[in-house]
Amino acid sequence: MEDGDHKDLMTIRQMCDAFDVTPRTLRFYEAKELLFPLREGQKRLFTRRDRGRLKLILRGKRFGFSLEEMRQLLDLYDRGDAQEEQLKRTYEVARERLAQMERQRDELNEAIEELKGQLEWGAEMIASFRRPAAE
Amino acid sequence: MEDGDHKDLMTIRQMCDAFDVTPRTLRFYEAKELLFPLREGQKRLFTRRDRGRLKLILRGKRFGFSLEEMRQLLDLYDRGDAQEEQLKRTYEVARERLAQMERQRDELNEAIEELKGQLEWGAEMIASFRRPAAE
DNA sequence: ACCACGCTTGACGTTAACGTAAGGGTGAAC
DNA sequence: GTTCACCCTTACGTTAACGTCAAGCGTGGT
Repeated sequence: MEDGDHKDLMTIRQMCDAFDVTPRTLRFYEAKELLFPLREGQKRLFTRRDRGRLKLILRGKRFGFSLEEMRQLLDLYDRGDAQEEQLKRTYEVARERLAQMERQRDELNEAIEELKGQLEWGAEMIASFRRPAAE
Repeated sequence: MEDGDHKDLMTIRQMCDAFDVTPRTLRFYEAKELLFPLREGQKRLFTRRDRGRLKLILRGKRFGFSLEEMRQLLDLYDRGDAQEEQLKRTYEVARERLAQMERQRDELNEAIEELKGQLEWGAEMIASFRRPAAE
């Protein structure tokens, strides 16, 4: 315990192991102002807040949010003055995103159905090879 | 009708209007060897075959196939020797793609459900602002 | 003294599918 | 004869989210 205090601070590697991301990713997120690690000399030390944000970022990615969108949302979320207006905007953005995702899912389903149709056709073609010219 | 024969040949603009794509797109597809328009002087003239291929390409895009994947599929389809083997390979590729799409759809659905949950939470938060400190 | 390790910054590379601008030709219409 | 309206080629630009070096600093251990 000869290092000063670490209370809740994590090195870049600990973060990588904890969240399954590369160092490059964390540095990239810092450059994009999504994370704000402290410095001990030149080394980054990630705070509990950073971990919270990163968790939200990664979740957002699963939702299909871009990093830029996440930055904006976090900035709102972050103003501390989680005033009704801010919260409502965040809510609206999320709802729009949800609508997008549902549209995307529906399109995907259409494409799936269409492709299934094609596959049946292909299967028939293949089958017709098995009984050549046998009508 | 003073131009020679056009039987089934279309200029780039006619193609663009017919398929709702830009000239750049058609030239790009030619460069990628997805289309093979004839030339009259320097001008491109798209054949019926090109139209058939383009139709398949655009459909493939809706399915989420990359241009490279479509090129490979078209090349197989194209060998004329639509032998069983070739057809089966095309079929397999399409089936794999279908599986991918279904996985993608399922993930999307998960994300949608999760996001819906978050939204409910957000809605409660917003509601709590409307009745401040009124427990 | 010296090595290995981990961390740092900086900067170019990657991928897909085109967009966009620059520079130039051709034929028809006015 | 010149202005349109299209067509062409060449080639650099775009976007996202990092990957991949390269080169250097600091330090704990032998």
